[in-house]
Amino acid sequence: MNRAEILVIDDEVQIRKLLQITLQSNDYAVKEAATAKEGTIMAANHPPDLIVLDLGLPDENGHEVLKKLREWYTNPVIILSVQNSEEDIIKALDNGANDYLVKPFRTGELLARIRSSLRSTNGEESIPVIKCRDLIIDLSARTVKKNSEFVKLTSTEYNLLSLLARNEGKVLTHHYLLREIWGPGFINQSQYLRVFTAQLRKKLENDPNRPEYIVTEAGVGYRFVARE
Amino acid sequence: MNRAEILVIDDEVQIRKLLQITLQSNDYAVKEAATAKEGTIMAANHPPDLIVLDLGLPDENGHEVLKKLREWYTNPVIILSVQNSEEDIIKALDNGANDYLVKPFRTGELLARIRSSLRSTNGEESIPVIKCRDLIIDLSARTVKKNSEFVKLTSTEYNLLSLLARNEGKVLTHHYLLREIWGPGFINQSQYLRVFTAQLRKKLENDPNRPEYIVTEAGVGYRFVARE
DNA sequence: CGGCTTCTATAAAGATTTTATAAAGACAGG
DNA sequence: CCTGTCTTTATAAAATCTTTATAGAAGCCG
Repeated sequence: MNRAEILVIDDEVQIRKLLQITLQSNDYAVKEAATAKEGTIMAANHPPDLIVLDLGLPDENGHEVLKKLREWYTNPVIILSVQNSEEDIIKALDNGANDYLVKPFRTGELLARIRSSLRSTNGEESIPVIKCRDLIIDLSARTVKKNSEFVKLTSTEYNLLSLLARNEGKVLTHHYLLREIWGPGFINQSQYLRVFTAQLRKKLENDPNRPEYIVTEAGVGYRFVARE
Repeated sequence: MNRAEILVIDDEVQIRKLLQITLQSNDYAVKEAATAKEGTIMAANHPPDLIVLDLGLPDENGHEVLKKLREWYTNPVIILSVQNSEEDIIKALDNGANDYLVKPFRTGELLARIRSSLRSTNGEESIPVIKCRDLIIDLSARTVKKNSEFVKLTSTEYNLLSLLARNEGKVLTHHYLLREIWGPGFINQSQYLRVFTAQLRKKLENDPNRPEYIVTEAGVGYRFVARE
């Protein structure tokens, strides 16, 4: 089951409609933007798992948009463009694009390239299931079990837990957590983190007053601990 | 700084020569194989950082070769093929290829796609860990172990230790330490340093009265010592 | 040597910042 | 118009940092 979120930034309404239908029927959650400005704002407000970016946007140069995105956005970006010149392709790829498709494109190929790109970022972990003591986090199914019972988590709670668990042992700073989950415009909202970690601890920890999984690193951030 | 190793598996000698020259002049180490069999053996004997694989090999179906490679090989694979059919492209990408180029290809584009593919795996290169005697400082996880046990440090304590350890052997002046950790307005607060080094010694040194790690350089500053 | 000064180590009290948590308000989707 | 979720506010508790106090060590000089 996918449910990966894809942001399509393209000014042609036909393309957006086509992608909307194609992607949705392949079980992706789709968001759309018609301009560079709108797209970057949407990406910043809620970072998607992948961005499909048209280079020929009306309000800004596509290469510049890509560069600005790449200053903080780490997930895959696939470029769509009518430009078939080698120069454009190289420029885009070197600016951080993961792939480049020339319009008109074949939807099946685009889907395959999306799968490939998503695979490479998900693949890093290579552990689709994280187990530790009485917790089981299934990253592919997006489910969490405690003592063999499913725990109901909201989307944001799960995102936070998953990010922490995938970086087990590492301290993740407030700054980093906020940027990854809420987007770069939220890096000062440390209170969000406190609220959601408290929520997670209430659901996951044996004694929420003395947390064992999600450890506070005062003044810095939080850390997920798997071992005893 | 490149020196990434690339294995080219292609039966056409002209392509191999072209790639050999192109890749080598871009500072990659190149190995060649003319058949599927030869290629898989070479990859197994010494896994390269990236594989360029021709789908049209004489001795075995390219898709099968890719599938078998992917059972164990996790680095990027870029497909070269004369086949431009959507079916082939989708099949290859879903079998684990990271990219697919149709022959004849543009060498500049291939190079850019190689860079893009390598970029995504290189993500975490250097793992900065400082080890000395019974101390382990993990700079990426922001954790400190003494005798394999985690030591709980406050944010400022860690910052000070990390700064000293990263400059192992050098004397860091009061002035410098204060400016780096507290900021330029604190360069006269030498007392801060005394308080925090005392704190660190209490937590890290075997005998805090005769410190071995954090050595005082009277009138000047402090020095971190790793050796016996 | 002994008095003086400067620098250092350490504990502990006080001040400040950071965190945990509940709960109320806002908002979107069905 | 509910319902579940996210955002915001308020406040107590905990952790950390800053400041003060005191004592020891080291160097200098008559």
